Amino acid sequence: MPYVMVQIPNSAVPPTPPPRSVPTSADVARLAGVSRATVSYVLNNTSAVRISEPTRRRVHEAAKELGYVPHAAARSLRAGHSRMVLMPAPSVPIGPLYSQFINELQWALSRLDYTVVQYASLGLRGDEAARAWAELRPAAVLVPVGGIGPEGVAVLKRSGARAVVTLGTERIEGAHSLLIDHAGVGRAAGAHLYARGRRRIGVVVPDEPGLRVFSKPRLDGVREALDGTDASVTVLPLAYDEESAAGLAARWPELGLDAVFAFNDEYAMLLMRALQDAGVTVPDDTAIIGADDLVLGRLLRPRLSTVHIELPAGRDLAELVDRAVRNPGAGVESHHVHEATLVHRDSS
Amino acid sequence: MPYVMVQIPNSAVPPTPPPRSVPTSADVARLAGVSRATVSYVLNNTSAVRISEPTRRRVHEAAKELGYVPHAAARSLRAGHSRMVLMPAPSVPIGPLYSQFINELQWALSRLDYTVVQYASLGLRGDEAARAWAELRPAAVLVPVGGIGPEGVAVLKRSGARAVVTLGTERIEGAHSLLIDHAGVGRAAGAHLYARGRRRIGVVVPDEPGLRVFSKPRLDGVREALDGTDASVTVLPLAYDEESAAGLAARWPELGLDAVFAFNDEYAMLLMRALQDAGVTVPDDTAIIGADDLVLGRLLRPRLSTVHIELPAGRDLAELVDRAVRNPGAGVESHHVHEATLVHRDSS
DNA sequence: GCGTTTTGGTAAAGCGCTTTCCTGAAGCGC
DNA sequence: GCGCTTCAGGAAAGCGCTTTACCAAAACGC
Repeated sequence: MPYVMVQIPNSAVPPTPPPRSVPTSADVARLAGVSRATVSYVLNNTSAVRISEPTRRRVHEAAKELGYVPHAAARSLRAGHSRMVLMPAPSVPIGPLYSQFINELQWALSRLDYTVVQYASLGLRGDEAARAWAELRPAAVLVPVGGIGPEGVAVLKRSGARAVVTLGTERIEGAHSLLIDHAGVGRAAGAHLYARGRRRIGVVVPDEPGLRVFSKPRLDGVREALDGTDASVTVLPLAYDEESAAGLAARWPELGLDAVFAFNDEYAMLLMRALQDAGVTVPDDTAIIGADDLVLGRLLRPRLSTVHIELPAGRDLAELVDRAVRNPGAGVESHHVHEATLVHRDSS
Repeated sequence: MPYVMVQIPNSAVPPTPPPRSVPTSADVARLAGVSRATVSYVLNNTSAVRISEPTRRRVHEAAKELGYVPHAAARSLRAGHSRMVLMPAPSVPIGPLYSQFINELQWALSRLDYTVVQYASLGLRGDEAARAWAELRPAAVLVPVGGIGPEGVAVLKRSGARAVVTLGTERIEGAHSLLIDHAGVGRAAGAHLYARGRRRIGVVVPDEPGLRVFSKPRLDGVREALDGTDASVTVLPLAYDEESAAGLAARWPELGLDAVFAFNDEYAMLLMRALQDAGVTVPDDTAIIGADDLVLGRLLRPRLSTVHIELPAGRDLAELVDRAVRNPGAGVESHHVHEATLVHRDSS
């Protein structure tokens, strides 16, 4: 670890700040000269009970003076439920599109008074991960694609989760599902390339195993679109680095492809550069199309054709979660995100 | 929200799966015919107490049959502390470099048996955010740059956090700090451009307020590097979209700059494209340098010069956290990440 | 046979909080 | 002055778990 360590001398920072223990509501009650019940009423301003103004003030002052902070675990233990929405964090960075979606969602959920917590359980398999999440007794769990199966959903439900929502390509038994049509992305790309007269079509598939949940359905979509036509599909595994791209570009003549769908715009950029460096002209020799409609696609020359994906608005998903939490008895909902739209620019 | 809703008929999925309540350790005890204490001993395999093999088996079987999942809140309430490390999630996506760092760190911490939780408290100011975090009673809090001040640290400590670690540009009183030398990034860039004979130097500063914590010190670093020389520094605010970049490029002649440091590689790419489209040649008319050393910089033509930043290894930081949690009385440590290194390519 | 250890458990307290049920005092109509 | 209601707040239970303190039976030394 390339850092310089600086140990602050103990004289500067007292090594043991007076180890007074964490103040509890009982401490606040004592200082304010009231009961713990009153403290709870005041700090939560419970409407069912009336507390006089002077008492309220005394409680607030005492709480501030002690620096009182309620204990979330104790509270939700007592309450029997939490307002926590758990989001298993994806182990692979999925890109700006997804990050922004997550952010918007978090905002919307916090408006509805939920606490959104991201919790990665790296390396746990199947319902082991679900069990780990269940220990936190979340009100709802929002699982990105591929993170859970029907048994996992059952584990969560049994441990009190009022809603499990999956974002992915397939419906999971027992969970609300938001179906993102990744196959549609591939279909749009495949159909477009075919319509442009291309017949020998390559599909770049990232080596990154964490991305397979996206790349597989996108590839399948291309196959679907070209099924029954005279076009061929060639799978092209690719790591996200220059060497790998250069290697692929070197093999290009023997592959004999006239078009390629590159999984997303970043891989498209990587491949396009390698092809251009190898003397392949885009789009004349080979057409290229990406996906996700990132800013960088418009910065390339030729401008990159891409498939634009409309993710659901965070607010709508937040409302779905809220609805499901309020009424867990109702049937499971399943929503299809509308199909991808093609953005034709200059690379295809 | 552009989706098609599909309500699964209630006959397919039973609307109310037998609303048996969440099984507790008491249920497991009852089924196994032992006491709750024994259940706890067995499931935690406490070494201090010996339980016979047949009893162990009965407990495990009962737990499995009931689908028992322990209740983390109850556990940590009783224990008086948690193994939770809280990481306030940045509200702005910070890019692949940082994501990867986070991931590595999470992995390393989970190896040490900590539960890493990311918790965004959007829109809370100053120690309000710290108070919200404190409610979760984490063992440690890992705050990215700018997210906390000394009062916030005090709140967390008072509520039982055994360690607060900040990742940022400045030391925060009472917290362990990992000092990332963003000013050094600016210094490296500024010094490089100066050494290349450039004198009228622009610095792109993202409009995004969430990025200010990075952009400000990087800008200051450039100023430092050029202080006392005959070079000038011009601040160039820029939003991350094409129009904004085109607008800036249009004003280029009147700005009269011969070099620009573009905050990071993505902004550099955006600006370089706009300049080239406006007829400015790189690096002859204007040199460009980015930062973060992303893959895309090598894909541009000319290849993008950049500043490479070595983030600390997740494992080392995890060990720092662990050390701090084990021994909270010890003095506060402060580490400097080694200075940034310049990667000279073709754009400068 | 008697005292002592060891083995394999159990009973119960208590972590910090909310909420249900009470109660004492004051106010009110007559 | 008497019964009633309202007001302001208290006592205590209990959420699910771990751990301390304790205990009965078996094994053992002599």
